[in-house]
Amino acid sequence: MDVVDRTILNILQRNAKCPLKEIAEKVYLSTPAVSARIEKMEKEGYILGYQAQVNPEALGYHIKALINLEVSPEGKTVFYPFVRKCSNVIECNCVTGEYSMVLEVLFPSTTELDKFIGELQRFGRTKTLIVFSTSVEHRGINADIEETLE
Amino acid sequence: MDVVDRTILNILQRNAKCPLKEIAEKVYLSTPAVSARIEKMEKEGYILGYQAQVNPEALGYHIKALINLEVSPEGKTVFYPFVRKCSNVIECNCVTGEYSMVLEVLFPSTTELDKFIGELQRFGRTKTLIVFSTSVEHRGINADIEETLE
DNA sequence: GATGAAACAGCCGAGCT
DNA sequence: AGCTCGGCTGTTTCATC
Repeated sequence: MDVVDRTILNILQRNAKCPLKEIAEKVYLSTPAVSARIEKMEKEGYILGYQAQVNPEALGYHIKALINLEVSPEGKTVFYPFVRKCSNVIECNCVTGEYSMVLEVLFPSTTELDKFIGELQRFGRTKTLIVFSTSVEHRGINADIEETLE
Repeated sequence: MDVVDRTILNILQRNAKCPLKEIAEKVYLSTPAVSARIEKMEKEGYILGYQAQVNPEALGYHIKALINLEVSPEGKTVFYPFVRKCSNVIECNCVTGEYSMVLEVLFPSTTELDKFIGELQRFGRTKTLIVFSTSVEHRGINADIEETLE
C-alpha cells in the first residue's frame, strides 16, 4: 500500500473501466505492474468490487428519504433479515442517539414510502426525513489523505 | 427500457466488469445487442458511471458518522461549495425536519471527526450520530420492481 | 437483432535491471 | 525480487445479412 496504489484506487473509483494502459501512464508504470497491484488490492480486500451507478430518477425513484427507526435489541434479530430483503433500502446504519437505526430508502412516490413506514412501525417508533436534494454523493473514498499504512 | 434492459442494469450493478458474453447468455441475446443496449443506457442517463467500491476500513477510515446540520438558507451558498471540497463527506442530503442537512462522513478516528464538526459549527448547530455497524450498503437500485416506463 | 471478422485490451510467459 | 517487453487469449466492436 503505497502512494501508487492509492492513486490507482482513486482512478478506479472515478472510472472502474479505465484501461490499464491509461492508469499505467498516470502512475509511470507498465500495464502488468498495474494489473498485479490491482489484483493484489482485490485479494487483500481494499477493492470490494465494481459496480455500475444507476440513476434512480431515470428508473422512476423520485423520492429519497432517511428513516430513523427505534428498534429494541431483541427486535434486531428479526429486523436485520427483514431489512436485508428490502430492495428499496439502499443503506441501513446502526447508530448512536435517540433512534437506533437510520435507513436510506428510495421510492417512486410518497405513497409507497408511507406504506413502507407503516410496515416498519412494528419494529418501533420512526421519524422520517424527506430528501430535497443531494449535493454530494460520490461515495468515493479519498485514498490520498491517509498516511502510508502497511 | 424493457425487462431486458432492467436485467442488464441489475447485473452491472452487482458486477460492472461482467463480460458481455456472460450477460448475453443470461438475457438470451448476442453480445453486440447487449453492447448496444448498454451504450444506449449510458447515453440516456440510466447509467451514470462505473466505480470501484473501496473498503473504508482497509484504508484506515474506522469511523463513520451521520452529521445533522442546521444551515440557514443564506448559509447554503457558502456551505455547498465548502462541503463539495470535503473528501471525507461521502454524501450530503438537504432534508426536511429540524436540521436542514444530513452529512455522511468517514474519518480515521473520532479525533478528526471532532475537528471536522468544529469546522461545521460556523454554519449552524449540529447533532452527530456515530455509526456502529452497517447492515445494508449495496447502493444498488432494483430495476425490476418498477412498472415498464419508456 | 444475429453472425462473422478485425481491433483492442488484458494476461502470462521470458529476459533484464 | 520486481519491472519491462514479448506473444497469446479473450473480449469488444464493426460490417454485413
